[in-house]
Amino acid sequence: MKQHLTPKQVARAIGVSESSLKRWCDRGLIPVEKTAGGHRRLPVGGVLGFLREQGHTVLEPEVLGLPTSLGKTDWTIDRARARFVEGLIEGDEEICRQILLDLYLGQHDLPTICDKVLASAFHQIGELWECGNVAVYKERRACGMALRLMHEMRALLRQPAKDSPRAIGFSLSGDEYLLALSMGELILRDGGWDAASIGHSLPVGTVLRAIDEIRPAMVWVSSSFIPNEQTFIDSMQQIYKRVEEHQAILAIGGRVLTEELRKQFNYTVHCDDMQSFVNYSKSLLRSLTK
Amino acid sequence: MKQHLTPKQVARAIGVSESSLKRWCDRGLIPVEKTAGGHRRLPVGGVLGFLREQGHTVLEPEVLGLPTSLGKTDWTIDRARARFVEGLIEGDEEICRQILLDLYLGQHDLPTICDKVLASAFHQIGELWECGNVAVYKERRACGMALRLMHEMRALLRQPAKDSPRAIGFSLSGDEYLLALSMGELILRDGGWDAASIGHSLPVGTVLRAIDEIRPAMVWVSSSFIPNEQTFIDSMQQIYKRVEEHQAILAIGGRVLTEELRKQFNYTVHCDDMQSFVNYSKSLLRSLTK
DNA sequence: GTCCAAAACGTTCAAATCGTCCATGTGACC
DNA sequence: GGTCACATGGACGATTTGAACGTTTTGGAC
Repeated sequence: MKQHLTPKQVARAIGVSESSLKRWCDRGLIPVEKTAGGHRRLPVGGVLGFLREQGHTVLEPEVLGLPTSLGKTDWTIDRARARFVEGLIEGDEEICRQILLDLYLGQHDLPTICDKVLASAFHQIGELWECGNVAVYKERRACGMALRLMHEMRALLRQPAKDSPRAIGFSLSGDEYLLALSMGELILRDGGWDAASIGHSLPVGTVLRAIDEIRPAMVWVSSSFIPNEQTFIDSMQQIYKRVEEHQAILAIGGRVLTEELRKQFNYTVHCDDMQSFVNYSKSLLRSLTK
Repeated sequence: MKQHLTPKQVARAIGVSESSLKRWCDRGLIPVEKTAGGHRRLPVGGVLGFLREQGHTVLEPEVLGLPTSLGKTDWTIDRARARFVEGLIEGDEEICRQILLDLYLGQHDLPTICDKVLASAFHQIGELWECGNVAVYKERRACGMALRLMHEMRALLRQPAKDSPRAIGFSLSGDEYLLALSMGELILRDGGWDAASIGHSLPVGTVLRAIDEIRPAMVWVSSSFIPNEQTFIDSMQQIYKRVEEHQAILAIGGRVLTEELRKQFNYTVHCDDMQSFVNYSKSLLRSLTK
């Protein structure tokens, strides 16, 4: 995989002159690294970020190592979700990848994509599945595909800066749902955190140990399934205590966390969806870096 | 720490050509020592200093992705695995990615990498984990990292041709181990199959349905954990029957499939490791495309 | 010690990139 | 319409890069 691109490649890919591209680099619009000889080298993630911020269209995506039929379609969120659901059910990974990238490079930001497309799509598939309209294997295959796509997106994003505050995320024992966990990671990394998921279905003991050893500024818990409420509440109380000892933040999210349930343990903040999660984490990031 | 590196190692580690690196050495940007025969030897500290001056983000020697001892110019698989295990346990994704890429771009093929590095690494980590030498979260984090890396490698491979024979893979109910399943998929796709994992921990009913609907030329089953032997045997018999009806192939693999257990159900072929899996699948592919 | 393959040497060369300058195009304002 | 500010893209010579080549060194096997 090409980690760095030359100005010529990028210029050709987005259809502008090298001169303009160099100016943009020098003005700080695109992150650049320089060789010892003074040549510019552009990290892929930074270029994509620039394209997204500026709303630039990609003429030759293959130069950047992206699917060739990129940016040809102008998706609305609703149409994108509908097509995405189809693609997921039919196992058409290519179209799903293209939709996500198109949306990301278009005007839509990641939390919107996660909430309105990904999460919503799986909500829909879940309903179809319950009615027996979708085979189990299709639902599972869709989960696998989505996870792969999240990982690919993650690889495309900018690497977290060295001084980014750390965040760790996990789900507790019995909760095998990987997708929400991955989404949180993706969102946080996109928002400037050095975020890492440390695993799903973790026993509480090892979570406490991880907090001690990694010393994150934020701990996020993704909850999609709770096998035993009391055990869950006990675990969360232990985690909150440990998080507080380290003067960190405990963020929680997931559909199963009803208001009633949340009353029974402590936490710093609860987020209904990725949008509110990113809103909170951004404000936190600002106060941390001040 | 007084180790020396060769120009080739450093060039590959930081992603520049050997020519450029030599020029920089000769210009005094990187401190060099010379052997009696005139070959350059670069002290690690000097290289790190150079990188820091150049504004490279790397600060730790490990990021160089280099062997820790001078002598062997090529990585033996064993050394790579040892370094890979360290990286996995410490959560250093960058170095793990680099090791895999180096091996893949080098002379080693995918099955070897899967067997001798990935699988072996997790075997080793499993042992350390049982002895209590590795925290649970580190083991889980390693699994997550490895899965991401497999997905990234998968994205690097060329897409299967339109006329490639199809193969589907899965694990049966209760078997949550994703890594082996992903490895199989990667290997098959690399070998020219249109392979897709349809999910882990699948109930047998949906597997039968998938076989009917997708009509693959091969079905492979990855087994890492069997909650109930009799249920497993029954499921496999059903699957074999269905596979045979479609005149397809049933390949099975996984540590838990002892000879004794295998006697109790039918299958086309059993593979001990990825190497034998790819050997078989290649011969099958040849006979299919003839 | 002898042999050998892989790696490193030094050199050369085409292509890419650098920084800079300048002509052109565009929109805002008078 | 005229003018100004600004962005764009092309052109220039100087410099850097990466790949090629044949030769020499290295490290390990015999």
